[in-house]
Amino acid sequence: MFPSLNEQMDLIKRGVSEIIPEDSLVEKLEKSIKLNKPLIVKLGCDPSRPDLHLGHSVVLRKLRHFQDLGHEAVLIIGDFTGMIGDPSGRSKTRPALTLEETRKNGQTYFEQATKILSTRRIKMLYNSEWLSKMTFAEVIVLASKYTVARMLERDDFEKRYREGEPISIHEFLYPLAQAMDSVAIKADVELGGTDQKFNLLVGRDIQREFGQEPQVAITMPILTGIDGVEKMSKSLDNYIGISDPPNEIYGKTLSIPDELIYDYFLLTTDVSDKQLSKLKEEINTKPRDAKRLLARTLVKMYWSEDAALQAESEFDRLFVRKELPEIIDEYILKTSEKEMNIINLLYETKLVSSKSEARRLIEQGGVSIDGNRISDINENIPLESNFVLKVGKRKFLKITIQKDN
RNA sequence: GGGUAGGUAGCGAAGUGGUCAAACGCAACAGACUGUAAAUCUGUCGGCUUCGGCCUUCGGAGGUUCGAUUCCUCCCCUGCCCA
Repeated sequence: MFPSLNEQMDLIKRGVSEIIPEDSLVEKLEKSIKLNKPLIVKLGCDPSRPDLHLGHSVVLRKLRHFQDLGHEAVLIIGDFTGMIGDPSGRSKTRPALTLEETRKNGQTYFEQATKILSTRRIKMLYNSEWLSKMTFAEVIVLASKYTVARMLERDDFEKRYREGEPISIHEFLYPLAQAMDSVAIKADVELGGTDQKFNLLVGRDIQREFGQEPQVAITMPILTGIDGVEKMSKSLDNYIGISDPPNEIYGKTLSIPDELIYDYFLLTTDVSDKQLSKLKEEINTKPRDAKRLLARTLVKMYWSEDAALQAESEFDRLFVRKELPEIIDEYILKTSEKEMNIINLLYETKLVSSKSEARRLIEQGGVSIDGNRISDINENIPLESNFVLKVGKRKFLKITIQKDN
């Protein structure tokens, strides 16, 4: 049994950017209730970057909502396009992958996605299954259904074209390939970020060409990264990974600008609408507390309540009280020497990638031993007893001496 | 196929024979400050160094020159215009 239409629409509409077209979604839901048949809700996944972050979670969570309402989630792993890669050579974000790699990444993707998605009512498919079987003639027929002018309607194509940036022909084929995925699974709904709007709409057109009822396109807002400027992405290194350790999730969350707190609550957590309006108030009056709550909430979602509390006390210890972390990695230094030059020590323990970097860090006051800053690059460190080496704000290493004579 | 403009450090972008490891901006890193790993400010930002310097880099391969990121030849890649 499915929840009522209104109940479904309330949950579906939470946080969304656009539903195109909304009345068509209503019709599909009504039909689904009447026939007691779940909708097929599609989400395309890029297997070239299998590390999921909160940005991905926005759409995945929406897919989860559909699952919770009784509908069927279909994850399409874009292994086919992943194997082709991007021959233009400029885009390092789409390296050509082997079949094995895409399978492995697909598996990793699935493991991470199911931290958010339910493992019931879910299907994962590789699009090479149908795309690799298409003949060149079929591809040409498919390509004939769309025009260059319409392709150039897409924002990023238009922009690149206008600015003299190269666009390879195969990039025009991607939206069509993605549309074929919708045809293959007879999608009722396709989810994506607002940047996917164009592709989702192409899906509608192509489904229609194949005599299917067009899918409803639902777009979610793009989550801004922790820098508060760009969209969250791995390559910009402004992301919070859903597999990040608790301390990372906590610390990164606290570093977001205050203006983002509300959006993060809305798009990446389950707090109720009632709580949301209360939070809006708190964000203005006590942003610090609201943000700490957000950070705990996120750690709790991906780890546990305990982990959240621990991450918070660890954070306070390290950055508020500037004490040592509870757990420090250990490095066993086997040596017969009595002392060691600080630069060599940093280099040997791999806390720095070059000796020049070590020199720089020391000169800038970023290196300390047991809380005492090292300011001389020629300083020799006595190797009599164990000590804690600190580099920068966040790198700690416990050095344990082991005499090997 | 013809014409034309380009390819410089992680990215963007200056430099057009020596004073170039290469301006500037972004990112990154360190320090100060802070509720914060934010913002802001200061500094650093190829490698090695006995701190004097030394070594490897400016699409690729050759060449001219005492000396080339800068000049020449060929090749590869990209944009635009014409066909």
